[in-house]
Amino acid sequence: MALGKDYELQDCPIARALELVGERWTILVIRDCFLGVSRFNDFLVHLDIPRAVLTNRLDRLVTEGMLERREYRPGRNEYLLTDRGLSLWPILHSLAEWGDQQAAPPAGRRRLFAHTECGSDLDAAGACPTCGVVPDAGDVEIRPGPGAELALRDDRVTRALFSPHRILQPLELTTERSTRSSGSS
Amino acid sequence: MALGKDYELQDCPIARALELVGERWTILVIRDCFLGVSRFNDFLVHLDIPRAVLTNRLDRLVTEGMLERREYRPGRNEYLLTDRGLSLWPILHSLAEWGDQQAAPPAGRRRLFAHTECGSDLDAAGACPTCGVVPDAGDVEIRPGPGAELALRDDRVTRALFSPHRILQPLELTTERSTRSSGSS
DNA sequence: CGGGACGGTCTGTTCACTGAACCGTACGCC
DNA sequence: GGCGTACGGTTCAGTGAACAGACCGTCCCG
Repeated sequence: MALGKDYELQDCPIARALELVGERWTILVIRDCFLGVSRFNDFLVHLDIPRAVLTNRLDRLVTEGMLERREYRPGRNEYLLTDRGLSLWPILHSLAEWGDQQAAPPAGRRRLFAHTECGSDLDAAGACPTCGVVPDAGDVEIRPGPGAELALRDDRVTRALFSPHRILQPLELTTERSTRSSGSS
Repeated sequence: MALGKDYELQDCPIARALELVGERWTILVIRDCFLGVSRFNDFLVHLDIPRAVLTNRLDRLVTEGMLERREYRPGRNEYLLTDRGLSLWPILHSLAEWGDQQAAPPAGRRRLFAHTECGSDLDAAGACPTCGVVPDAGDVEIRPGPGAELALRDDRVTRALFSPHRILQPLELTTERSTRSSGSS
């Protein structure tokens, strides 16, 4: 549906995958989920995505079983990756790897991924060079890379994402919100 | 451009990758290239893609350096993967792997991939279980899988793709064209 | 020289994305 | 309890891309 009737006729696992995650914005929403974004407004701020499209993508991801919608407070939902959503990690990883390989930012990567248990940076294959295993997404930590200072965005979600934290760990933005009183218009 | 202005602001390798290959149809065009499709009309028949869109995607892939346009006869172009295009293989593989894992056709896979040198079927990681290596795309062979008979499509390109051949090897459709005289409207 | 395949371009219609306004609920504060 | 604001959506007009199908020039084949 999302990608037009033709995809349904492409009897191919790639086409089936694209049916589910090939729509515009979908992959970036999932990427944000892995980074720890979970609330409607945080996606909105971080992605600059039209509200209607975000609503649509979140709904679809929930019905497809990639995300779970959870009311953490009456009327306020958060969206968390399910096991099915987590299984998308290799796809995101291969995309990220290719993107870096083909068009790495001049100042170096803005985010690095490290194995939580031992602290080593992951290699290109997503494996931990020290432990020799490919850690689960839950055991991966995000850290600012050499290019972090040159980040293009400066919203509160982006800032929060640059402080070291585990993948999948919902961002704690409340602390920052209280310190915000100083600056900003 | 292709995916909207916002992607440019997503300082992330995934967004950069999607800028180049995230547009609708693009991945499927590249998939067909890997399978051996190389001519305008063959893409058209196999993908059921609007002509204008195909023209657009091929042009874009050529200018991005993923494909090389070669005139194999005056006025007739063929499109071949460049090294840069070949480097997309891990992305396609992760997509295919996920698609099969999540929604495998009931009768089994329609296409299998085997290592040309030893003949073994590749495992989920794309590695050859016999040789213990991950073969280059050029050393991978396509064969019909158990679900091949239930293929949804029945154009001449689809049929050609089900006869064993190497990946990247341009399809030889001329032979079939001569045998076609029997059936079809 | 005529017919068909091929590789495109052009055109009108439909559909999805976009941006902005609007709305109801829940909390924080007094 | 009343008021303001943040949040999470929905609604709606405007725009651009995708779609289906007609059209067109070139080359090959008989």
